[in-house]
Amino acid sequence: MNKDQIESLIPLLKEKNLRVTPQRIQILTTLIDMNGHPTAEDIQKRIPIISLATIYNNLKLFVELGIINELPYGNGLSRFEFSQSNHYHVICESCGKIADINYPELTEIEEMVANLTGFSVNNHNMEVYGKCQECIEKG
Amino acid sequence: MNKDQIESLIPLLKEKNLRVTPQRIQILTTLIDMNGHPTAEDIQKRIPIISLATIYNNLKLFVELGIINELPYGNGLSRFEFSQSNHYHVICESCGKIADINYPELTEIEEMVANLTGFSVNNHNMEVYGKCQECIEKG
DNA sequence: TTGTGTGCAAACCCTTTGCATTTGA
DNA sequence: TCAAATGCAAAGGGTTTGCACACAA
Repeated sequence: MNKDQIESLIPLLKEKNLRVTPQRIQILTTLIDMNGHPTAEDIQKRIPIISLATIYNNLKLFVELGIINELPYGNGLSRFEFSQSNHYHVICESCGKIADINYPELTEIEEMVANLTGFSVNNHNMEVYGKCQECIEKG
Repeated sequence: MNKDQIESLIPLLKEKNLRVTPQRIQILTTLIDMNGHPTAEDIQKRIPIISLATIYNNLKLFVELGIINELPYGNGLSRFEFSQSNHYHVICESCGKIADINYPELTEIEEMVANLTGFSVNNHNMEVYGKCQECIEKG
């Protein structure tokens, strides 16, 4: 996801009678700039002019629109990332940092689970837990 | 995990100078009776004589002791299960219910991630998301 | 013009904590 | 006996909401 692609999201908003406000553009731009998995607070530190409430409201909106994903792992606060082709996550148990893993997608498990449990299956995630290099060095 | 096995946990508590209180026994027994992935509130509904604070404090203690696992998925409230051999979870996006999946463990991913990211890896989880049969029927 | 979005402060909800009282060993 | 556990009520911390005002279309 790069800055030019924000423009491709604008029609999506207009389609649903949602307004293209400076705040929405800045939140999306900041998400791109941070290039990772920031929390709502991380985002607000970059754009303190925008209220936390507006950041939360819009992150929630973008999740509903499918533009971004919410990652609820780690000590009760969510992190956000742009929706993208499937990938998994490594999570640092020490600082909560998340990194992406490129790993062939395990598609077969979804069908198996549907057959086995009677759930209608939509998707799946995998998280690997450990300690990141920075935290290892800090002890 | 069955009721007899609670007795095997008692030495573990005594070893650490922790007391075997009626509350602790009841919380563990209730976890067994519920045979699933209850929330702290679910447990308290079964044993309302015990305060929520005590339930939370002890669940936290049992997690630290490695007796149970905390599952932080789903709308900001944790569910708990006895620690057991590796398995994955299916989660209902509608009601939050969790069920177990028996699936061969994906051990090779841990080493791959360690090599690729420099994390020291401890373990991994997988969750499959969908809608449970009950919620499908409810529409 | 007008109804959606923003931002403040307050409310919410799950979880943790301080502290007086109870209790296991 | 006495340190550890309980339970109440209050505090915490992330997130959501009510409402008056601002502003995109």
